[in-house]
Amino acid sequence: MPTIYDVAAACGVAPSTVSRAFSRPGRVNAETAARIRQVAEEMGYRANPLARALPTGKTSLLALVVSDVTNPFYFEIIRGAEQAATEADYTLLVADVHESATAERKALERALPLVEGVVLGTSRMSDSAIRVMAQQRPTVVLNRVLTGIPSVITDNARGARRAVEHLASLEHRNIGYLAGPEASWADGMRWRAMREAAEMLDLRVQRFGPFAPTLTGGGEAAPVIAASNVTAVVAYNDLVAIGLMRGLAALDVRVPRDVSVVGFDNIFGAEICSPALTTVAAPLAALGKYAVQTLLAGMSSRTPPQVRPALLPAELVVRDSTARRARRRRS
Amino acid sequence: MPTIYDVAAACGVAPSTVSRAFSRPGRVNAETAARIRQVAEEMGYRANPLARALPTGKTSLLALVVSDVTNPFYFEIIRGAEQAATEADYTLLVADVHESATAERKALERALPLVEGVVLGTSRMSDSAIRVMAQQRPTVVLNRVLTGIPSVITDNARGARRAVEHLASLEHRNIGYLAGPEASWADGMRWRAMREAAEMLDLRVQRFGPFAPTLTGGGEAAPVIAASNVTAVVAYNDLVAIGLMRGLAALDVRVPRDVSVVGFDNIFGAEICSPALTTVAAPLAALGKYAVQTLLAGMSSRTPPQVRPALLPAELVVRDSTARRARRRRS
DNA sequence: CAAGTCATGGCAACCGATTGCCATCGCCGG
DNA sequence: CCGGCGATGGCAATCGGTTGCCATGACTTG
Repeated sequence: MPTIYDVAAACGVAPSTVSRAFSRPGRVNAETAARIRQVAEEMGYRANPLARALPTGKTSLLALVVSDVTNPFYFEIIRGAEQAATEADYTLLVADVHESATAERKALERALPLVEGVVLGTSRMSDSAIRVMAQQRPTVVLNRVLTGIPSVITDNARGARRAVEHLASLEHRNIGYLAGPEASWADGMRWRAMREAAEMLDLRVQRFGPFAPTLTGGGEAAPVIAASNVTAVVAYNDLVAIGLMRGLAALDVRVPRDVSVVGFDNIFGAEICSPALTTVAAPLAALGKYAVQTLLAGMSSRTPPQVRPALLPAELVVRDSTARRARRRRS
Repeated sequence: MPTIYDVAAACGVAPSTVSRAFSRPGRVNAETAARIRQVAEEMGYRANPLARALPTGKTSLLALVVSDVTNPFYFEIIRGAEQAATEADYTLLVADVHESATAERKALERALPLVEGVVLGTSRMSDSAIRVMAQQRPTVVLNRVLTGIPSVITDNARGARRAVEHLASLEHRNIGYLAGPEASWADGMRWRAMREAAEMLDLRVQRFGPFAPTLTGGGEAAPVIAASNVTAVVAYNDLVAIGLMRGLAALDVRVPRDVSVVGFDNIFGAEICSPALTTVAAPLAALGKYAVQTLLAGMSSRTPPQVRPALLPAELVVRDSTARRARRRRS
C-alpha cells in the first residue's frame, strides 16, 4: 500500500503537501493539487484510516448496540441506521449484546475507543451507566428517555391508544395486556398509555406477566389468557403476540374468533404469520436513520443539542388477528 | 485517558516497559509487571486500539459482508459469526451492501483497511473481484466455492436430495423448482442436486424462473405454478417459498392440499408462517461461526490452509406445507 | 577467576497521517 | 525602493503504542 510519503516522493513534494492536497483543498496550489491527486490515483493510494484517526480521533465509525441481532425488531433499524451512516461517510459497527448487561458493558468497552459516537438500541444498562457512557462519547438512545441525553422514540402512547380504540370499535370491553421485561422503558409506556386510553373509552384492562419478549414468552402466556376472561389481548411486542397466537392455537382457542390479538412494532413476520397480525407499526427504519442523524448532528455542533426526545409516529396496521367480539367465549 | 507514558511516569519506568508488561508477560520482571499493572489499573489505563493497530496492523476487527441485513437468512449467521469473533477477542463489523455489487465494492473499500479479515456472505461480486480482494486480506467465502479461497458451505446437494426423497415418499411425481438469481452459486447447486435426485427416483422436475429471492419474487411465481402441472414445488429459499404460499392462497390454491411447498434455509419465519414451512434447514449459526473460525485459523498460520470447502450438513425439517399428493389437482 | 549466558530495562525508530509554524517569493501600495 | 501581505510549500512535532537493539548487572560454568 502506497503512503503519502511514496506519493510525495513521486511528485517531488513534501508529505504534508500531499496530505493537504486531499484534506485542505484550498490550502495548496490548484495545479499542484491536481498533479498530486493524479499521481496518487495512478499509484492506487488510499489514506490509511488508522493513521488518520490516531492524531485526529476521527475514525468515521459509529456503534449501534442492539440487545439481540436475531430479534427481527432490529432488522429495519439496523438498515436505517446503516443507511444514514453511509450517507454521512461513516461506517456502522453493530454490536450484539445477547440481552446481557455484562456483555453490553464488555462490547462497549471494546468498541468505545474506536467509535466516534454510539446509538443505544433498547439498552439493558441502568440509567446511570448510560450517563457515564454518554460522557465518553456522544450518545443517542433509542426507545428510552433519559433527561439530558438525546433520544429517539416511537410514539407508543398514540399507538397504544389506536390499538385500544380499534378493539373498542370491535366491541371488546375486556382487554388484556401481556407485559414485557420489567426493565423495559417501552413496556411501561405502552401499559400506561393503554390504561389511559381504556379509561377514556370506559374499558377494562388487565395486565398479565411479565413474559420474556420472545416467541416462547408469548407461548407461555397462552394458558393464562385462555383461562382469563379477556376477549382481546395487546402484547408487548409482535414476537410475544405471535408466540401467543401459536400457543392459543395449540389450546384450540381460535384467533381472532375467540380472542383478538394486537402486537407492537410490525416486524418482519407480523405479516406472514397466521392469522396476519394486527399491530402497532413502529417506524423502524426511520428510527434507526433518525437516531444516527441526531447523533451526527450532535457530534458536529459543539453544544449538546436537542433536549426533547424525538417522537416518531406509530400507526395501527389492521390485519387478520382482530375481529368483532364473539357473542360468548367458547367454553 | 491515561497513556502508557502516564503510567510509566507514575511507576518510574520507561514506556516500553509498560507496553511489555501487558503484551510480553515474560519479558519483564514479574514484580515490576505486577506493580505496573496495579498502577495502570488504578489510573484506569486502557490501551488505545488505534495506536496499537497502527504499527502492528492488529485492529482486532473482522468484517462480515452481507447482501442484505434485513434478510432473515443472515440473522443466525451474523450471530454465529459474532459469537466466534467475540470468543477470539475480535469485533465484528457487519456491512450491508443492499444487494448491490457497487455498494459492496464501496463498503469493502471503506472497511478493508480497518479489518484483519473478511467473511463474504453470499457475495454479488465476480469471482475475479473476490480473488483480488482475497489477496489484500484473508478471506472466507460463505455458500460459494472458489478454488484456492477457503469457503464454508451448506451441503445443499444432500439437502436437495432429502427434499426430493421426501416429496417422492409423498407420491409426488412431478416437481417444480423455483429458481433464484442467476448469479447465485447456491441456486446452481440446488438445482443440479435436485435434478440428480429426481433422476435417481425417476421423477420429473421442471425449472421455473428465475425469480427475485424475496417474498415478492415468490408471489410472482404463484400464477406460474398454479398454471403448471406440478404437484410439489421446491423453492430457491424460504422467502420465495413463503411468498409463493401467500400468492397461491390468493389464487385459492391450497397448500399443502393442492400443492406441496418446500423451502431452503429454515429462516426465522419458516416456522411461524402458515402453513408452517417444510424446509431444508441450513446450519446458519454454525455457518457463521465456522466461517469466522476458519478465517482466524487462516490468519494465525502463515500458510493458506484448508484447500477443500468445509461442508456443513443440512437437514430436512418437515412441517405442514407438504402432504401426500391429492388424487387429482383441483380444476 | 575469566568468559559466556541470561534476565531486565531503556533508547529510539517506526507505523502514516495531520497541523502549527516558519520560510520563501511575488506582488502591491505608498 | 521599501514594508507588508497573501499564497504556497516544507519542517518537524504529535497521536500512543510496539519492538529491535543495546547496556547493565547478576549468575553460571569451565
